[in-house]
Amino acid sequence: MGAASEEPTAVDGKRRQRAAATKEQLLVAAREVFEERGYQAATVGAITKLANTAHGTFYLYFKNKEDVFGEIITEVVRELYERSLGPFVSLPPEGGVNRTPDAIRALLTVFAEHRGLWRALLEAVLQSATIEQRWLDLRRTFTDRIMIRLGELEAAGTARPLDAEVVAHALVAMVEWFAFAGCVFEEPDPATIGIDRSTAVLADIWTRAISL
Amino acid sequence: MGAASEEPTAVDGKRRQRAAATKEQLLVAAREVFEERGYQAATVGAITKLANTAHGTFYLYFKNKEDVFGEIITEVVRELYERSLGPFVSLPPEGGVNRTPDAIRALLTVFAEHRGLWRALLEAVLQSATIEQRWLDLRRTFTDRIMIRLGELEAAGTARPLDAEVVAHALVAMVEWFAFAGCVFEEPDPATIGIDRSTAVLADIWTRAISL
Amino acid sequence: MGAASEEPTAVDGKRRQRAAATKEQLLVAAREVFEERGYQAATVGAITKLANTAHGTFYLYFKNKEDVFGEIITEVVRELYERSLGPFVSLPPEGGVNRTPDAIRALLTVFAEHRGLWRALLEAVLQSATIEQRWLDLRRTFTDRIMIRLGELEAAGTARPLDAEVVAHALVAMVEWFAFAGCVFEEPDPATIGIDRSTAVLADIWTRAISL
Amino acid sequence: MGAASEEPTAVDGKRRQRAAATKEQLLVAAREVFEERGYQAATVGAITKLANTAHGTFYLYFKNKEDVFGEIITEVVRELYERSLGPFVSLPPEGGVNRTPDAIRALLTVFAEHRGLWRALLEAVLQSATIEQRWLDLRRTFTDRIMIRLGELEAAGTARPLDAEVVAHALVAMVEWFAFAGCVFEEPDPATIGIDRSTAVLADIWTRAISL
DNA sequence: CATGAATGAGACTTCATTCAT
DNA sequence: AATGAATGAAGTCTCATTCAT
Repeated sequence: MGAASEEPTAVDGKRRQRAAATKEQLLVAAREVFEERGYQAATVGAITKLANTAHGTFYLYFKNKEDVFGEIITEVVRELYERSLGPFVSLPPEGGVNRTPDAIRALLTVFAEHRGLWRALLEAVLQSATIEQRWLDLRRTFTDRIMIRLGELEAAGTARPLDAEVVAHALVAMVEWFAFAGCVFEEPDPATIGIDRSTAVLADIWTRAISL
Repeated sequence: MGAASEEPTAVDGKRRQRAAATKEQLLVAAREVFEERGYQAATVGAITKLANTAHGTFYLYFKNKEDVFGEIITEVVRELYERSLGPFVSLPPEGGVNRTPDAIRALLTVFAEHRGLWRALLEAVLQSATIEQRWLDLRRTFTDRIMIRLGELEAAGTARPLDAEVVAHALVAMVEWFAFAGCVFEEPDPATIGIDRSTAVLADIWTRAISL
Repeated sequence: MGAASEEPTAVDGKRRQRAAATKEQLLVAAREVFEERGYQAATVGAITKLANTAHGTFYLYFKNKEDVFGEIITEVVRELYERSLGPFVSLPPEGGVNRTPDAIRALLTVFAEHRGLWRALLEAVLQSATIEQRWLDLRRTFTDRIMIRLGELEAAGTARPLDAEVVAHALVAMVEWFAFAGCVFEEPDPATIGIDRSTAVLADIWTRAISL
Repeated sequence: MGAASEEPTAVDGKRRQRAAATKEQLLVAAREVFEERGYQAATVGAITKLANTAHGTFYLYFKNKEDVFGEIITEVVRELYERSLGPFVSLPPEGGVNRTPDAIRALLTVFAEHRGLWRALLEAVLQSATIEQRWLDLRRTFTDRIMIRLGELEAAGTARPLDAEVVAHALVAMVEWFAFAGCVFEEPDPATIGIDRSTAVLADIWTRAISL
């Protein structure tokens, strides 16, 4: 109506910043709440309280609990990918050195760094179809990439002929669930086993599974 | 001691039967409800409704939702054990034939027969400390037994020297999560893959993991 | 119909005995439960359990919780009357010795012997109109008798002219609530005060209240 | 620290007012419900219905039934203290005029003004340990103050040597229970007796109990 | 007489979500 | 952009009482 709406720059910039900051606060708080309480026990109230925000503010930035969790988990899985599988698959298949242990160690490390969050993830996946879908999509990044890799290795003569799809799923299942079980159920207790033994065994099985 | 002890037979027997029948109805209904809705979405109301019972009757036989679920899951895990691992570990370690595929196929079969229930189990384990404990105890039956088996095989010279504890957990993780993922997330879709390929791959990896 | 119903003696006698025994068991059990849990928290289930009786049996002898409690309380109040006020009022008013301390000590003693029950009584009176009525009727026995006594004393010239009705209620209120407060709230703590000091003070106030 | 701290005045004031008004509504409604139904029969549902509030709103302001009741009762007991004992004990002990009758009349008046509430209080005290504690604490204000007073009077030579602790409790018991019995059980019926006779008798006994 | 399985009403409490300011 | 008061649905569990054997 007035001239106000025509010059958005100055004020708008500040607003946008403030908004981003608020969202960030909420995100950080949410992460902490999910880590501590898990998915289903986490409440919007707890998040806004920790974020020093009004309850209603939450709904300015997220549709609901599902929604925040989706953002958080996307972020974490991205980290997981970038630190474990990513570096691994970017190498040429013929590489003389076996990088599997590195990838597995990295994965176990990332899991260990966010214990509570993985439990929450498991819960959330089972509680919300939306999150389940999102997670399965992210997860497929891993299995698909590994499937491709297995094909490459096979073609390069480094691996024996395999039922790539099933093998990929089986190996991912092994590593993933071993990691989950460790940080969610402490079974086997990671503190007792130590990352070295775990890495060694998992990488060994992995390698034997595909090698000639 | 009371006046009751005189004619316990006739009436008492009938009563006991009726009571057992009611409990069975509730158990069956509960199982169905858990299969359809999962753990957390299942309500006592839904169970009693399906069982054609008054709401209060439920509490005559179970302390709460946790409690029924505990009974159901114990039963299912027992079945799982008896049909898959049980027959396997009762054979002598030197047996010329590899029984691993049989055990794995049996396990995948039992999982497939109770799809919804496994999802509920996963949920319940994450939601209730009591059930988590119960499940971990039951699960330990498997890992422990396999650990022992690995020792036997090693001693018999059929397997190479292994970090039995970690290997057992890794292999169990692989098979278990492969099975879970199949029936909970249809990832990979069991219908597409087929039990034969799954069995073949899992048994193969398992065997290679331990053989000389 | 047959001849059976015509000779009720032998069998009937046994039945009656057994019935009486059962009722007694329930009564004893009820008393214990009320003492331990109070009125409202006491359940028929707890009573029958303690009485080693079927749940339904309770309803053969009592209409409901109110009903048993009525019987119990009548009994206790009778005891209270017989041991405290009764002996007191049966003496001639001119009696040279002041019997008030004896009556009060007796009353405090009876209260102390049934602690839990008095709390239950208070609860019950507030919870059930029937019991309230019953209790008020029993209680009136006390106040009425004292009112009469005050009249006698006045006539005998032992007491000054008094508003007998109100004085009786005031004195009863004092002793009664002092006793209740002691065993229900431990305020003042009977163990600390001791029955002698309590008796002395109450009897003293009582005596001064009516003496010339 | 959040973004909230900029314009706290205008909107905030209105909101606070509205909130206070809602709480007040609930408090008033609760009081009415407790007066009519007593403590245990009162339900949160009845309170919110009378307050024209959603059920959940109640829990925005009170933790539960116990909690509201605590607030109400604190308020009423404060009133009781300020109108009866307070003015009384603030006078110098030597005061030529006996103020006991005024204090007692005031107390009986306050009791009469909140009949239902006192019944509820009695119930609540017996039903909830928290309220019992709260009430005993408030009540101790009375007995302690009177104990001190008795000491002062004794020192001033206005009262005879006494077992102050027990006497205080006995006199408080008398007045308190007389008042309770009147408004809870109508025994004796206050309408019949009238406040003047009650006051006269209670004050008379009180005075005689302590005077030389 | 005694039994004990079955009933079902009812109160409590939590929280995601909305919306007026 | 932020606030925070208000909403109301939903599920849990207990127990007095009945009634068919």
